[in-house]
Amino acid sequence: MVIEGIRSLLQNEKSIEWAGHAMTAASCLAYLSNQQPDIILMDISIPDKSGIDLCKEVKEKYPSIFIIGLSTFNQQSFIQKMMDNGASGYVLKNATQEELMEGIETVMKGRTYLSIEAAQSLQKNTNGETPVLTRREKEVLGLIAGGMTNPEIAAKLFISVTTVDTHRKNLLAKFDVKNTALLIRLAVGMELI
Amino acid sequence: MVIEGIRSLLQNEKSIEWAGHAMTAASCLAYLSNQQPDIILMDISIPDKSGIDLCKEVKEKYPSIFIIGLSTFNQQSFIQKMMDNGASGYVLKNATQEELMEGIETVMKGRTYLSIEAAQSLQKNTNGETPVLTRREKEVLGLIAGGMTNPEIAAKLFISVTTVDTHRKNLLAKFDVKNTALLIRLAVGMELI
DNA sequence: GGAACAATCCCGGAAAAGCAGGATATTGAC
DNA sequence: GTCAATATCCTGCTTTTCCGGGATTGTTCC
Repeated sequence: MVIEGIRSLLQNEKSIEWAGHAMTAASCLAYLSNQQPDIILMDISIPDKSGIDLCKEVKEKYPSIFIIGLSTFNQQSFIQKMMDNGASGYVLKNATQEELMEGIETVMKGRTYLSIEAAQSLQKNTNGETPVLTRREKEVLGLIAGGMTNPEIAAKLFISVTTVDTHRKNLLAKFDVKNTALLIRLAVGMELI
Repeated sequence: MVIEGIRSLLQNEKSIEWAGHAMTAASCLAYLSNQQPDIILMDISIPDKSGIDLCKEVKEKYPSIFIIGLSTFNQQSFIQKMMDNGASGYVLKNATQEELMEGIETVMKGRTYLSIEAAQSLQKNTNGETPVLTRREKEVLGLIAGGMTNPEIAAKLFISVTTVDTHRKNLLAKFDVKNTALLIRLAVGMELI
């Protein structure tokens, strides 16, 4: 479905020739051993291996192929890893035709392209440095993420509910967020959980 | 402290010889250049690099060393990544002596060991089929993840606070969780956000 | 025409989280 | 020995979330 979506987006573009598609890393590599396209749009979540690894492998074997990462999610670590492994750009799956084309054109010129949202995410997470948490704070954070309430955490750690509340306040302050939902989302994003 | 805890757990076991410990990735690698133990118990959070990366590096240089991941938190992505990078097992820090020994013995036989909770977590996230959400529910979920409260969401979507509350209740029910923290964690895990 | 679902709305109450502003002991670094 | 950081505890208050019931309007599918 996603493949068809992209295909239909690109069908209107005369400058684009659709070389083919692969559903697995293995079939992708098999395809590449016969012919090499200019650009690969590569999903991060592939059945048989991570897109991040496949990206690296393809780049090692065929350095001239440009790779653009594709993902639904706007997550810094993935973007960063794809780029580290040789990707030339990153486009979110909800990108418009214009964005996708802009990405392809930019990358073909040898420059890197990050779709707006992805770039923002990268920016936010680079600026927004990972807060330094104490042992206890990490512990409490983990338990919050596990769905425990303050009274439950207090019971588990043999401390007072008010202490848990204090740790929680400090966590919110350190992450500069105002409720649990954002706290958990950021913490997961920063891979602290 | 954690190191001492493990050490004391293993001191009773005559079949175990404690080779040493390292506090940083660098000192670990330095140690390994002199002598190689059979098994490394490796924490995920190390000061100078992620345990996941260190795991990979050690496995590349010394494929015969078995690595067991150690972590306080019970999260699928870490477990998966450690295993992807060559770990033979995964034990939580709150494991009992029996679990730890079982893990070491299993791994020494060349098989993989996941501590009960870790295995459950992995299981849950594989089995735990992604709930089917309606348009509106996805929208509300996204806004919750953005840190908005019910009144704020209501204002943004031009609906009543009670309606937002209903959607929220349905989200909790569909994900089978009891609070926002777990909701967000699962939703991020299932890559719905 | 029903059945099933989605989306909207309501009440009332209990529990939890969040906010502001404290305080005290311990510990490790300088 | 002092200082900063950490971890612990507290009060009082407001807001939000969570829970248990509802109900009404559409739409869509058979």
